[in-house]
Amino acid sequence: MTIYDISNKAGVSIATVSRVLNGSDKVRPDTRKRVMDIIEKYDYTPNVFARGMGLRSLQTIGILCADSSDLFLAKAVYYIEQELQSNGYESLLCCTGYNLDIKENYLRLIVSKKVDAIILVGSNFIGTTEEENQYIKDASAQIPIMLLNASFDYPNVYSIYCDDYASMFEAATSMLDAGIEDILYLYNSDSYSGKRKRCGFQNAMQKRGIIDYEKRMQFYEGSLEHMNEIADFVAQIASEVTFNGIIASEDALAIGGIKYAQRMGIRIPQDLSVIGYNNSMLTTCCTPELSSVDNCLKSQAHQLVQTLLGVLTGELMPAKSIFSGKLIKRGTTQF
Amino acid sequence: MTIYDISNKAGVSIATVSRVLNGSDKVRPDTRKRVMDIIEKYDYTPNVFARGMGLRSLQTIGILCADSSDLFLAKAVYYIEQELQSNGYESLLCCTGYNLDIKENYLRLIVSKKVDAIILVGSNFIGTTEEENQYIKDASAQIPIMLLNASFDYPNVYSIYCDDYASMFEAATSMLDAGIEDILYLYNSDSYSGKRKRCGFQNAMQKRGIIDYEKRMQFYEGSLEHMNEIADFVAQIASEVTFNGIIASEDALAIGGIKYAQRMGIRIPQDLSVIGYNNSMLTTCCTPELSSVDNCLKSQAHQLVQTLLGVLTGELMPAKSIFSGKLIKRGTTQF
DNA sequence: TTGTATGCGTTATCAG
DNA sequence: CTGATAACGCATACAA
Repeated sequence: MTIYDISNKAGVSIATVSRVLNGSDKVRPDTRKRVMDIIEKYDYTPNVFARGMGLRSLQTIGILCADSSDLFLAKAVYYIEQELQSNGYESLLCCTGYNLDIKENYLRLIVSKKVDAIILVGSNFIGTTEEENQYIKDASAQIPIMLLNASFDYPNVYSIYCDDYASMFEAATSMLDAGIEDILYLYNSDSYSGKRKRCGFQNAMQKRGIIDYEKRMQFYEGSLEHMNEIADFVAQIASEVTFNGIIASEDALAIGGIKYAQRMGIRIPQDLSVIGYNNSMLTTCCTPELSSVDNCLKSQAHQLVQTLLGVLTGELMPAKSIFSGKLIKRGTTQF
Repeated sequence: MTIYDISNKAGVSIATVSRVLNGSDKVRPDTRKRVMDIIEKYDYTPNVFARGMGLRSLQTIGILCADSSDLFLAKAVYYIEQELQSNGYESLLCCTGYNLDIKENYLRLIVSKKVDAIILVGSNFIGTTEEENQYIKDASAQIPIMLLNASFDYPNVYSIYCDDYASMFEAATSMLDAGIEDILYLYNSDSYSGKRKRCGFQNAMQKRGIIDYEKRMQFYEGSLEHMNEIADFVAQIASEVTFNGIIASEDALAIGGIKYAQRMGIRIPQDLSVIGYNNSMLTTCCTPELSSVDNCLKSQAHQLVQTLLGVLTGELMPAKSIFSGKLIKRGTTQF
């Protein structure tokens, strides 16, 4: 079934069928109906490739994400996908893993697929050196690049993110205000976002005049799937430094801290306060429930897609959209 | 940059460039090199649409999944995506939600995108009536349909799943063997997979001569994101029936049970045994850790893609691949 | 081994 | 409002 078949059966030219297909208003209503009837009768759908050749677009957005099974990223992909769908776009998803070379390859690959734009989900796509980010610059010469939860200044690159610095600063400050000063900071990423969080924590400590906080900043490099292993990690730290508060860059790390406390019979929140990050489903998974920073992922996804739609229709859109995170207080804190 | 530009610069015809591009062996080595050099110099990539018109394939697989932020589905999508990537295929992902009409529309849509095959992730795509499954039959007339964690008998439909019936039967039986007979069965889905699990539980109870188990089978219809609400639900049940064991069709439901017990000061596993399902990251999230049925998702994904590759190359492949689940024993059980 | 010519199914630009 | 017809970029059967 091609557009020719339809045009024959309807007794019109292919041009008219094409107009009907694309909702042109320059078609007489009865002609339109006649064509539509044939189209529906034969359940005809235009060939995507041929259409792509004409339009040089398939209403498809490429989504790159390091690991779609990561709680945070999966949620982000989900929200984005939903927003795109409801705006008539489809998504081509690639899970790249965390290796830079592989990420570069995928980006190139997906650009060659003639997607209308590319969304990089998560801050791990942004490196620290010019060199590392060259691949993004290259791609942005072809099509718009959207960043979720990351920031990068460059033409045709749009950043949507949560101010992780401020959120973490606020979280740390509120803990300090409650008189808890020996805070263990757990993190597992040196991505853009990871650095910002850490910086927020450090500045909060410095501002309070605390100087020995560095020894309580610990990097965890294992998987976030097995929280017992995280608990082991925290237990080991506890044998070297003391702390009466934990702030983590990921909820899973905070859960590991809670598990450690439970093993040792340490009372939460009386003897140990804990704050996580992302406000994920893990927060309600433990007892007491985890206080956590909500980085309003859903709003970010919405804003991202709105910005993208604007960019694609040629509007002038903000290069950066910054949201404020918010500490959601639950049972692991008493302030 | 088109194939014409390359052919000009290389001083050959487009046919030769095309042959080089597609790895034909009927090209003289020096000609090939000359063309390749030009291609690389200008970083030329063939237009996917034009290529698709000729080849009627884009080496792309459509993946449909109800909700990519669901722990189980996200993991499944991730594994599948990885397997496909490493075999040179790309994935077009659609999150459909759980509404039947919408799922039908997406399936039709993605078929029209000329993907090489479609993977339906999760058992919620299979309904109970002929009517409900008609859309799958229709699609299978066009391209192969792969089912992950579901089963459907029809030509050109391939099912890969875990024997949930047997797994649940085993889980229930091992709890019964430990003398725990008042078992609360929590479930949240009536999908194919959900029914099979329930059936396994019921048969285990019947085989043991227990007759009043129906009143302890409870359907939870809320979100699995908020485990405190699940705990509320369990608390309400507890006010009506007694139980000293919980078996859940999802880890999250089991976690809700654990949370309920912790609120009430009920000891786990001494006074209450708990078994979850999926062996997800949630199992290590609580204290004690959750015993759970592992349905070997990774192996399923691998087998699915292998089967698919076979189908696409015209090999005769098994219509069903059935894995056996396995109870992973952790702290919430003492048998 | 290489080149020519045609088809693929649309969209879009012109005339009418 | 409608209809020819020219792109669009590539693959391939057929010729050379």
